[in-house]
Amino acid sequence: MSTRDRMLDAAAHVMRTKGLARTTTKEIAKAAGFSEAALYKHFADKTELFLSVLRERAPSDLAGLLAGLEAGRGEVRETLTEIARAAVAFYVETFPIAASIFSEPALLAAHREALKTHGVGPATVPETLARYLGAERALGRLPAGVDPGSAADLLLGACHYQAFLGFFSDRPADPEALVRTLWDGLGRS
Amino acid sequence: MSTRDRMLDAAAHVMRTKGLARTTTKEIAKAAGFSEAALYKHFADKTELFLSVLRERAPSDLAGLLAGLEAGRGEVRETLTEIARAAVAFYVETFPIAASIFSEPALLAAHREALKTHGVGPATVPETLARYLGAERALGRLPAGVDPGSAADLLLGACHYQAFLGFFSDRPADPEALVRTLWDGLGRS
DNA sequence: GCGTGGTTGGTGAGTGCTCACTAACCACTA
DNA sequence: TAGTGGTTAGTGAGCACTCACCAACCACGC
Repeated sequence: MSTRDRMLDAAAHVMRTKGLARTTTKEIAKAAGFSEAALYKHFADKTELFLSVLRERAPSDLAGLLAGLEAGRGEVRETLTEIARAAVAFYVETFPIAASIFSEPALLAAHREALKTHGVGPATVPETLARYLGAERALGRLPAGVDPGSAADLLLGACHYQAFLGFFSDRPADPEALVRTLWDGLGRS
Repeated sequence: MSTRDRMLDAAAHVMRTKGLARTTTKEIAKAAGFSEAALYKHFADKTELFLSVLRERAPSDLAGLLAGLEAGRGEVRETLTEIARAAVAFYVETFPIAASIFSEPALLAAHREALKTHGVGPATVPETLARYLGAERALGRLPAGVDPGSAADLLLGACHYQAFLGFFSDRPADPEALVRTLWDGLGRS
């Protein structure tokens, strides 16, 4: 593994375990097994290092799962349950880092800019799910009136929310119940 | 307004505009119109100041709106739309501060502890909504099979999610579509 | 085959700056 | 006159980042 890769891994590890505020160049260097000065042979400054971590060390399990969906295969409701389970796990894992970017508006702006030029970002996840739901609707396996975008946001948003709340309270996530409720709807009285 | 109040207002303002990482005692003091040392006449340390802001300056519009809900009044669906609109606005406003707490695990732990002893926290919001939905169900205005907890998480989670995504992309929130989709459900094909 | 000089990637020891926090002091009021 | 609430002018610690230096490798003329 290259020095650069070891530095990225170390930085990602420190960010996850110590929080962004405690992620100093000293800590990263120690975790990577190099001197602080060595960091600057591979990255212009700390911001470039952070942005590289965000770009190159983002877990892509959820995006991969969603990209592999194929309309018409299996039961839609089963698929949604599987997605919800994966989404909760994904958001629990990524939330601390994603959230802590908000403590540094300059970093947030730089990250937004970087995402825009690469054409990816957090919003691609619900878009991929919406595309799948649209395809299932076209096959007649979802009602014609359903809005795929809202449905994707409802499901992923609830998973995101339950992951978020899990950090403040001991409330357990319940992906199965979410899918059941979304499936049945509130308006059947 | 007391000095203490002015300090809390100033701290909340700096936190919102500059981000938690740039919220220094110097900035807060400047914004409040006092010397840095004056802060320490009213707060033991910076953490106590932050926790006081989180406790005493949390916008309570959403919690207030939810607490004022009365089952049986108006149309349930209309009420939910109103809630969704308020929730999006609320989360857009509060998300940056709530999120940036994750960059300081020590602060997060202290906040969790403080919330626990006061018996409130982010989780009380969906709980209040769930209680309202449960009451409507008891009145027969929602189907008997619906799970109020999941429904509350779906709606508020989607609002939270759309607010979150709004910080990364220019995707507009659409509370009305969320309520429509949640109301109709996905399983009516 | 072997000195020579350039490049790459590393080090330890700093630099100046900003941070949270404090000591000493002072004005006002009960 | 004692207490409250403010000030100025610091303090040591920790921060991102830089400096001078060095070891290993590599192409190349002789």
